[in-house]
Amino acid sequence: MTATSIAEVPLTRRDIPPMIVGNDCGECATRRICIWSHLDPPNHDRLDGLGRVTRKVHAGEAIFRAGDAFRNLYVARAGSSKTVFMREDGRHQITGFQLAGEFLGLDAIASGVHQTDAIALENSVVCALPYAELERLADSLREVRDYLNQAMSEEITREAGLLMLMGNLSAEERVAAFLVNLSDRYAMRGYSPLEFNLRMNREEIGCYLGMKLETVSRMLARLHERGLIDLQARQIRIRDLHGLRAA
Amino acid sequence: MTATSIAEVPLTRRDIPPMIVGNDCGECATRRICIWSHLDPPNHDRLDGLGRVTRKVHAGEAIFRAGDAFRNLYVARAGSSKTVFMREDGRHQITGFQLAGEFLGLDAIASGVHQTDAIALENSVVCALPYAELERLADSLREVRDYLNQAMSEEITREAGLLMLMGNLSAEERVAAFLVNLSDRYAMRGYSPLEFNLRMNREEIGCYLGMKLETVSRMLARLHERGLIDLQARQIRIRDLHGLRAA
DNA sequence: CGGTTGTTTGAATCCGTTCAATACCTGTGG
DNA sequence: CCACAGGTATTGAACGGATTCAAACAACCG
Repeated sequence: MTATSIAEVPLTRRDIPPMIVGNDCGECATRRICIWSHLDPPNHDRLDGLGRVTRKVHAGEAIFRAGDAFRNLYVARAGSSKTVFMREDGRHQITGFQLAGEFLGLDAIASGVHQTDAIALENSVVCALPYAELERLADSLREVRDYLNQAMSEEITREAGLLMLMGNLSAEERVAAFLVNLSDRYAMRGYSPLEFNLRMNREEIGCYLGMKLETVSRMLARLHERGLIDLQARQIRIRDLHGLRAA
Repeated sequence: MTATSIAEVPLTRRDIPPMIVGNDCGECATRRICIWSHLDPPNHDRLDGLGRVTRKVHAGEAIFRAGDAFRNLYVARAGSSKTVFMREDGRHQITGFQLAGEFLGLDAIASGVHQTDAIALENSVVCALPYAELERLADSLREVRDYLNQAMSEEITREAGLLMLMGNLSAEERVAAFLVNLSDRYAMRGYSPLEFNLRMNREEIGCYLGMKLETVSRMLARLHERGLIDLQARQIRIRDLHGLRAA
């Protein structure tokens, strides 16, 4: 079977059945990258036993909103989402895009209140892990503790990298770095690192990278002129990953 | 006694005695904001019992460097430091300035290797907490777990705020936000929120805020012209904190 | 289809950078 | 105590990269 992938075949509205298939982690498509795989098999049921709920979210819908009480950590199961940080004056910043297996809501642990909106970019499925119960599980399972600590620490490093990008790179370099990052993450999930569909529009990319949508468009065009990528609309084909990495 | 403060009176080389006074947390100037205060008194000795080491660092010296094996989490005790994220090509980004009571090195937990350089801005004292032992303490003390989780989660939110700033605010707004942030943090430590010394030079501020040192200088001048601040060199006096907050 | 949303491209403008010159502190030694 | 040196800060003028405004075009959905 060819790599028909979640990345390439977006869920459409009718693809999400009313009853989510397999609430069992052993059957989840993300099990290889999810916390599940970091537990010894004997402990797998304990995660399943958690009051875990699978939720489907349609494109544009919120998984949670800034100001919501923090009850669950979420793990993306299928689809993708964005995390948006808001200001009273309406200006906003996308702080990340999440793919399958990645956490949502880690920033809410400190205050007990979500600091960001998490919005599905396409029809998606998320796994809601009740934090109170997860903590109780962490009390007795060091692996769970370690996994959570790692996830948070990684998030800190990820954002530091983004700051670097915002503070130092030109618009063209940022867009290149963005594509390389997506490529790496798709590769890690077994999808093609050279050909994929962007799940977000130009404005969202711009909001993430700190530039205007027109600039994103121009920089993509420039990368194309330089022979590094092909693109039509949201379909990206990387012609020279090495060159793209080099900025 | 007037508020003679660490913030206002920088340590000079000879102010740091060869033997650090009071390795005991109960006497540390930062105990009100340090992890120490989050433990029940009966557990205070357990933190003291940790193989904790106090280290003095002179201005410009590194507390740790990117690439160093991660052994300790550090808490600033006196003085201040910067955290620098490097690229192979030499470009670098300051991701944060740390004041007394704040953690250093949280980003290293995930990989076991420090991702940043931490450099003292002035002669400083840090508390090195061996992470392995801290984890063991966390195994048995939920408060320690919670405190660490909180610290990491806060760091994630802090960086998200910085991303917001970099992606959306003008140079003038960023400098204003920077001053307000320092003001708030000094206030939290019992120092004057309206008058303080910058511990970093213009270039470091610029590196942190994603702009050039000349721009920092110009924006400070502009804030002065607008009657929001007075400044001579690194001495800042906030004339209108409200106005400054409004951008 | 038609309407809506998203994308590309162009020209003028603006903010921040760059380059360069001057002024300023701080500590050191005469 | 003053003068001097080195790093640090300010200020100006020219430049350039990204934004803004505007218009045309493409893709998508019901």
